[in-house]
Amino acid sequence: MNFREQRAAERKLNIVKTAARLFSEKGYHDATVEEIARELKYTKGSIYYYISSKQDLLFQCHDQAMNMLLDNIKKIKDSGLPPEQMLKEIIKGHIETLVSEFNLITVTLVSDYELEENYARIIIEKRDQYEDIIAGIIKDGIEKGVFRKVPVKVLINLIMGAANWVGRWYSPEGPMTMEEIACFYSDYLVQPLLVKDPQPKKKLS
Amino acid sequence: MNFREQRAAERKLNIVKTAARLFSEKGYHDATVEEIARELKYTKGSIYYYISSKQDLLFQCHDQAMNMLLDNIKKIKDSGLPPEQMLKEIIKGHIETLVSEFNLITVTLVSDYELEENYARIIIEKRDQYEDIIAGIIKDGIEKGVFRKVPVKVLINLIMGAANWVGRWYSPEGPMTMEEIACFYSDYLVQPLLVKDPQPKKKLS
DNA sequence: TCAAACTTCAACCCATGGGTCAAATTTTAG
DNA sequence: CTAAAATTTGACCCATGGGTTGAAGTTTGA
Repeated sequence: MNFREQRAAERKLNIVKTAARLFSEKGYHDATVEEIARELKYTKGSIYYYISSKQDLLFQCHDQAMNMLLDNIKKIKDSGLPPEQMLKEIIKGHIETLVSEFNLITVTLVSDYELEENYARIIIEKRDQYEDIIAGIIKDGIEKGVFRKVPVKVLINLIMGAANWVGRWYSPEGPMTMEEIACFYSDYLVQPLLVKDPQPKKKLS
Repeated sequence: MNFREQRAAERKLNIVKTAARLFSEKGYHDATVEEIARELKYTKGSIYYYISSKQDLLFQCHDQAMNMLLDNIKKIKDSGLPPEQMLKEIIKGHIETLVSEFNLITVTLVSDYELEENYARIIIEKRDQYEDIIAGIIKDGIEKGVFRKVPVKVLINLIMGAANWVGRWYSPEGPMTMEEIACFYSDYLVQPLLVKDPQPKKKLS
């Protein structure tokens, strides 16, 4: 990638960032391309030099958001922690990413169904990948006897729902810090999964 | 209300129902008034004889949805059940209403921020009323010593997030029935609130 | 220095869709 | 039966906003 291409890529990144903010503030439809351009001191015409369509911008938001979440979860997956710690870290990380990348992730939650078929397929695949990793960890915990038996998919939906919702109400002015919230959530949501009386490790006969 | 007014009201109800379906399927923006009319064998022009604007339709959806949820929760509040049972019933009722009135409630979740200020105020007030009732029950449980001490508002958000999210993935074709899901959710979400070793009721001295 | 490549711009195009309205049609009540 | 009220219609209006384009301005590298 030469100098010019790099600069163009940088500018596109910037455009996506601004788009994310406006999409998350007003929704995909109510944020206009002209507005996004205006914020960056561009005109609508020149912004199309960097992007191919408004949908493209929306897709970039979704894609970046998913990539961040995936980066985070893969690190945890490879951490070697015990399952219950892993699951807690995932929930914490999810919420912390959600808050620190608020605009980006809010877009994905609020303008979910606005993504056109072709783009959506790519994102859904990444989301499935994310959820599969969680499923693997929970199943592992069940096999190891630290988690009780549960309907894994449903539980993942329960956890994801609770965590994603944070984006709807969180405010930095609230009485709890983001870390406190993330800890409360991860404790609260993992606790009922634990086997109360941890099975003594299977001994022979 | 005379005969004609009654019929007009009935028709409006019908229009709202159809609007809810289309709003929940395609989102507020992508469902057009013309489409809503067409579904009901009206023309766009004549539908405006019954409604004042598209926003009005969206508001009716929100309002009906909230009224159903409020009806449900008020019954539970007055049931005289112990707090942990009440909370479980609320979660179950919330999810069951969500599913049985899928379109109506999905609209409120997916086209939340589309409601204009004036309309939104009314809905937010009802939502606050709903959450206040839950807060009351949780606080009551804490006082009675059956619930541990928790940040009440945050917990309500956690629970509502999990429950509302059901609307994003539930399908009647799934492997669990709606009742099973509702029970799993209510057990899972209330359990970590319970004081493990229930305090023996305070005795004198 | 200068031509080629890159970037910006403003005017324009046009499909979409919410909302209006006057006239036509249907219903109702006396 | 008839006039007034209620209902329906479809043509129309028009603001909005995504996207295009060709020309003008700017940067780059030889």
